[in-house]
Amino acid sequence: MPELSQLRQLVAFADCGTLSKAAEGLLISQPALSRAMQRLEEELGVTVFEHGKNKLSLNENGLLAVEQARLVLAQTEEMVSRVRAFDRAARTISVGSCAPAPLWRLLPALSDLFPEKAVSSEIKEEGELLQGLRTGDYQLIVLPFAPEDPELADSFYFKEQLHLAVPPSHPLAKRKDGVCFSDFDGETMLLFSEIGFWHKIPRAKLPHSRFLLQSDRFAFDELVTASTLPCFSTDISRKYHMDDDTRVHLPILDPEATARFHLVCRKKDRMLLKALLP
Amino acid sequence: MPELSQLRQLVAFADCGTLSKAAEGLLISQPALSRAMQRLEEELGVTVFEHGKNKLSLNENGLLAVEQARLVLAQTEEMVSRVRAFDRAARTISVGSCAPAPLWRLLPALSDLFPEKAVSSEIKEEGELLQGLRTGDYQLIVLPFAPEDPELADSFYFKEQLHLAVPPSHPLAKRKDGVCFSDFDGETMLLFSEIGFWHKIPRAKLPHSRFLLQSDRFAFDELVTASTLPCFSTDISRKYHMDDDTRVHLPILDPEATARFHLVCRKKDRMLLKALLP
DNA sequence: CACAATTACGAGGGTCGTAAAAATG
DNA sequence: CATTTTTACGACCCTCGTAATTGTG
Repeated sequence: MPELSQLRQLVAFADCGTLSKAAEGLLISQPALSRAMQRLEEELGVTVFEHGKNKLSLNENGLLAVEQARLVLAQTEEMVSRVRAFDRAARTISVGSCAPAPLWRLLPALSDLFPEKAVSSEIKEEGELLQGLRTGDYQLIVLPFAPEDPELADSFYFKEQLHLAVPPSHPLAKRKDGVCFSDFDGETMLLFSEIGFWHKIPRAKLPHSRFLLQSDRFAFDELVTASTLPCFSTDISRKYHMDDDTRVHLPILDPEATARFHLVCRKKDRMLLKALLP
Repeated sequence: MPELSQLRQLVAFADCGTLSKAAEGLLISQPALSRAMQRLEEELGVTVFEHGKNKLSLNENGLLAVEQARLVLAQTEEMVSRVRAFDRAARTISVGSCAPAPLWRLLPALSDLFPEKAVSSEIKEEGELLQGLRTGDYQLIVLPFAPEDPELADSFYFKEQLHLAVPPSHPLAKRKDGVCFSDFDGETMLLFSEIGFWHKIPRAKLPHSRFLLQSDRFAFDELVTASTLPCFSTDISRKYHMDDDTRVHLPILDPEATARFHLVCRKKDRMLLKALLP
């Protein structure tokens, strides 16, 4: 019975056209490959090669054999991938979130609860999160609302309040009790890009503003301290990031500026929620 | 990368439940199998076994791996089968016939024309023959009629005339110019079973007769000489078999008693017909 | 003459089997 | 105490690489 190494060699020969080239690619000597192919032919019990005087080629059987060998090899690769993926999935817990803030609290909590497991997280759109939860790509997701699906369990996690951060010199800086989007629509702002679902706010509520996008957290912080342009912050971000006291942080009063995050998982995993709630 | 031998061993272990039993079935020593499985686990990069103190078993990864390995092994077997079948098909010419008589002339002719090829033949129903010709199971078939299909080429081969063979003492023995089915419907007859499409005749034309079936040619010939029961013969069968002169052979006059055999092949093989015609 | 394939031959490595150990019911 | 798994160890087989041969374009 042929071995996979022989099938790989056969395919390599088919791809290279010559034993020498194939042997080179396979990191074995060319006589070794020559003999391996002779053994393969013998084990198949069928002539696979056309022995030209100075040229080895595949006959019709050989062409079929190569085609079939490719299938076998592909399936073998897939087997290995599947097993490895299955193993990885068993020892990692995958989280998806609509925004970064929940992860700041969630990831440490999960690592605490499951010290033997790895935690992987992504930030995605709500639709993709629900999709991924159903297909098993995620064990846990964070949404800005409670889903209706009876297959899913959810519980309220915490809320996050969007603030406007301006230098003390800014005209709005004295509005301690809060501002509305309409108060600063039209201003040019600094905007960090990795903010998940919050990215909907500027387009929807500040149609007249322009935004300087920055995806690198360090660079963004530099820009904030170096410039006087207004930017966003939240109550949560100021707990988990350095609280830059060079700026005044004004709560935004519109309802869209408050996010209520929900932890969501499949019903069968609902004990997860209990373990995570404070 | 795992080798097929390792996958076979893994599956054997899964089937046997213990290394010892599996090793016995695989005709290798049990330590050898133990180490082979350790290597497999290492190559997969994933734990596959549960190491009990005195008991080795598969974990969840292992169960998946076994399942996948079975697929790979099955596909490999299929690959080998396919290649071998392809090779055999390339060096044999398969003939299907509706009756034995055409094969008596056809098979020697084919062996003559293609000395390097093996000839395999079957007797089947007309429908199966046409089906097999289309699917490539046959290169050539013999039908008792000319098919309509424009994809097929055909030519008339020869005709065969059914006779009634009776002892000289039989009442019909003097009817030298022939008999009809109706003349002997109701008589008990000897009947050889391997006669292809001729088997339709008795049911259709001799509904009141009873038949003693015999599938062994030698035994049938013995019965014919030993008994006085009427039986069938044909002009062709008497050329290719011993012509038993203890009986009188009366041509049967009904149109159904004459078969006109046609050689049929796919259009692309039509030179076959030319080569075969006398 | 460079290049390709096959054969010859000696060396090395990997796998095997035997034997021993450890552990269990 | 039989059974099972694992480790140790020495031997052998198998495959490999080098080198030589043959044959081409």
